Amino acid sequence: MKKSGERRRRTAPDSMRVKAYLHIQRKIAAGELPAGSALSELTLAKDLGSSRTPIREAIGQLVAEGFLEQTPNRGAAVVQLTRQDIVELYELREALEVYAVGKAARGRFPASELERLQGLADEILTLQAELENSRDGALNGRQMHRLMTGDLGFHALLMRMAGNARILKVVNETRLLIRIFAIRRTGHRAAELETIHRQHRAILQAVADGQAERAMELLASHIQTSLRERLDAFDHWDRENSLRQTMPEFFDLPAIAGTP
Amino acid sequence: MKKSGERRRRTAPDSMRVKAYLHIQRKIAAGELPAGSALSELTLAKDLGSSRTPIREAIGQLVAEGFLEQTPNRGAAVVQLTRQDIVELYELREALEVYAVGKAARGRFPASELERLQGLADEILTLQAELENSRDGALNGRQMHRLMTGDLGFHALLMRMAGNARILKVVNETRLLIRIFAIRRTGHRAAELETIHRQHRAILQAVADGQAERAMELLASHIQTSLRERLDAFDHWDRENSLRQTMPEFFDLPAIAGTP
DNA sequence: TGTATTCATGTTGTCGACAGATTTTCGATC
DNA sequence: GATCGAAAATCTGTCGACAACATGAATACA
Repeated sequence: MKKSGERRRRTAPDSMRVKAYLHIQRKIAAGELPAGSALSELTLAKDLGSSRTPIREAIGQLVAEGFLEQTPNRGAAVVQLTRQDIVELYELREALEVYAVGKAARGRFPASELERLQGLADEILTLQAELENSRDGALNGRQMHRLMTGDLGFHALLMRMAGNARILKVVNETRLLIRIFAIRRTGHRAAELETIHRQHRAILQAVADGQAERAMELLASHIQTSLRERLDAFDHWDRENSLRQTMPEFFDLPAIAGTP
Repeated sequence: MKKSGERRRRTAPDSMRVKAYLHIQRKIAAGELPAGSALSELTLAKDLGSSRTPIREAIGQLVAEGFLEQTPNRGAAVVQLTRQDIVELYELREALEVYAVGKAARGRFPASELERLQGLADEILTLQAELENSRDGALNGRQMHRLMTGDLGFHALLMRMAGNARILKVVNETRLLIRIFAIRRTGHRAAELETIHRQHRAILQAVADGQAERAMELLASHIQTSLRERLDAFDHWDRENSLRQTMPEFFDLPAIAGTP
């Protein structure tokens, strides 16, 4: 029996390419690489203590998955979603998730699955309670993360119950793109959380009862609600931002009276 | 004014990576690289007169798009779709195309679009007539290609009318995967062509009349029909093939009587 | 002063080379 | 003759290097 390597491949020792992939993805998710910014292969390589080769391969993968855009001879940059992109991503989600929930509702599965769904839905209820009891009306970082996990987990489990790995994969990638790049939703109000929880519970009930049509309608309007909120946030940010670009003096300088 | 390079980038001179990508894709589509076969980076590199680097990048892209599978330290191989894969791919198509045709039917577009749709649908009718007049009941290569183009074009145009580039992209990739890897449908009978044409015409009519619900139902059952045919072909091929694997002497040797 | 040109700098695309892992070959052993 | 094991051959993952290209600075010119 060997001394080292007693455990057989508990963790495959992460090739350099995988490390690079995760490194870049994390930087994007953390906002260190803002949308539209160009990435330098050399910098990333030095950053990770590797050569450019694995960085290039990781970039290639991220391009294929839609996180980066590449122009020949000019390198890769973090994608910047337009309003149209957001609409298209939500439509893609709607088409796939609605189909999947219909299939799930027509299927059979152990009660434990439904209990897990309920647990994920109720996590949001817990957050709502915490939000109402806190002094400032905003979620802190940890709570925000729990919200993401709960919401994403609910939908992901629903997708898994439809038993189609490919649909699951596309939906996951789509949700990830939206989450990372669509304007960061900041102020989640208690009322919004309550709405989310209520909708999740209704969908769950319909699935449990095998009411496929109803589950599909509910999920469709749930997603459309989410799209509307996202677009509102985008429009606010967009209006403010284009103002900032055309007349920055209104923002970075102390207010001055008097314009012709 | 420079002598060379008068025309500004009429054709971007195809980087080595792009050449490699097309090269491999063509080999797969042509059947030179059958499903399950492993590909050698070095061979492909020598084949194209390049180094391994651009080959590797092309392979990475094809893996991301689902044409190849990769195992660490063991290289890439052409994917081999299972029965389950085919079902999942068709479900993905159904979810997206049905959604898209609903959206298209609710939209407005110039009459020219509808005429193009009709042209594509009628191309299949023409093929049916040719098939009925020919002696052997099969389409030749050229006709097969026209069938593919007509069918694929019809669906692609329908998708484009929904105005969602992302859905269009996913559907196209999905259809391509099915077309290349699912068992090659061979004998298209005249009756099948007639069915396809009839279904296409009905869908077209519903879209033209703005009957979204009806268009969605028609397209859904059209796709399900196609799935059933594809699965039948798969099962035939599969049964025969697994027999060939377990007892090859039944196939490659002249028939011999007498088994214990 | 404004515009065109040249040059300096940094980047990408591609190459050949090498170390580690994997598969194959080929004996050696039972 | 079959099985096991070690060496050979092959392949992947990664590296450093270099040319073609692109961008911006410095310079010449009107």
